[in-house]
Amino acid sequence: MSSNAPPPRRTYPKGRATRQAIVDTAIPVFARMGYHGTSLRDIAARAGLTTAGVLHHFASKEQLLDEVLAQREQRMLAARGQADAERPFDHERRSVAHHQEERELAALATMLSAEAADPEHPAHASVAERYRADVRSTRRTLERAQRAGHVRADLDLDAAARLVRSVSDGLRTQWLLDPTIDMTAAFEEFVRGYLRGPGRHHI
Amino acid sequence: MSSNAPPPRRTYPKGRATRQAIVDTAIPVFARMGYHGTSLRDIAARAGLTTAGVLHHFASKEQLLDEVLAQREQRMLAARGQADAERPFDHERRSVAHHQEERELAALATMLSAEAADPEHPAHASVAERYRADVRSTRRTLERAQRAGHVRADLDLDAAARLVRSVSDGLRTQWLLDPTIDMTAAFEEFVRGYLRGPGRHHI
DNA sequence: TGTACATCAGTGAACGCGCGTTCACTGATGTAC
DNA sequence: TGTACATCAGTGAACGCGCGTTCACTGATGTAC
Repeated sequence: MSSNAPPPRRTYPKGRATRQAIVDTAIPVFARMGYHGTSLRDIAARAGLTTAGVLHHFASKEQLLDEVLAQREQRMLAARGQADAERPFDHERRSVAHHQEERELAALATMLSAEAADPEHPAHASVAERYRADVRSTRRTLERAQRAGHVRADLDLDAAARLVRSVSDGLRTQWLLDPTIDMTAAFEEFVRGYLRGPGRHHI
Repeated sequence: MSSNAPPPRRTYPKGRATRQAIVDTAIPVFARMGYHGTSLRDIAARAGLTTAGVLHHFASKEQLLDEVLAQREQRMLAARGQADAERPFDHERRSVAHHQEERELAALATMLSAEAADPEHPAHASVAERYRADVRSTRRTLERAQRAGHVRADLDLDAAARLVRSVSDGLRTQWLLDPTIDMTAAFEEFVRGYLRGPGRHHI
């Protein structure tokens, strides 16, 4: 009972580099083909390996997906930084900007959100939980912003937190289908017209 | 040059019923597994046919997808009916309600919107065009509603039309991942807080 | 009212090919002495 | 500074299985006479 964790096997720099290359290669493939439509042979070939070479670094296709999604979230969190009740919209603004800069990560997020609606999907639980956590956190930010008078007083906070996320997801879907549309402008219109409300137009 | 169209082959009632059963069977499969992840053998088995039996009614997997998407759109258009500038939100309200009643069609729409972002996807062109048409039509409705004073005067119509669609798509994604959330309430909050603006609270 | 016949509806087997995963293996790499 | 050795990194072949599509076929169905 003292040490249940499997011993973290030794790795060499070459191995770590290959492992990361596999993840980077897999992102656009999962994004385009979905989990079910993606093949390890395709990823292996793009990364210059055999399928067995990929499976030396990841025990299964599912474990590779886990790592891909973990890294996607990590990069997203790093890019958008901390929420700030004094400037409550900058957080989401950075999120929208990040999606625009990293098209492949944006496509991955959209694809996996769609696929993970299936309860049998390997990422169902983690994606659903990520949404819950995200909406909770946005709600808290909006609540603090509301107390500080930066968003209107009659905002329904539960619905508003869901709407922020809906607008962000929905604009991303439209932009992926037609990259000429202006996500930033549409998001600003939402902030101006819905969140801030009439008056006080400087946050 | 007089008659290029292929002669529409004769069909029997039994054949037409089977053809429709294949479409009905295919909807949830495409919705869960995506186009790439779906197999004709799976659909055939669920419909009580062989793969060759399915291909007697549809020349290819891609042609089956075309019919599935055509029927999805047809049902959606029938359910939400005509837009009316006097009651400009009823149109979208019925759309949200329809998604809630027809979970499989909602999942299909979400999955295909995600997959079709790939320019190589067989439905890329048609899905992108459907979005353009939808946003154009929403914009026209909002414009008429604005002239009639039913939505606020300072609405950015281009952005607003995109936002309506974003909210609808985004709420659907969240609801598919967690069916306990209240899409209708969130949508009403959006109508109340964004589209209508302060004052006049009876449309 | 019956019959010949064109066509539909669907089967069963096969086509070449790709799937995720396992396994025994070979050379490279780093560490301990 | 050199060497033995454990382990990593990755290959090549094979496993059973599923893929979309083609093809020759059989009975059922409706139509024309």
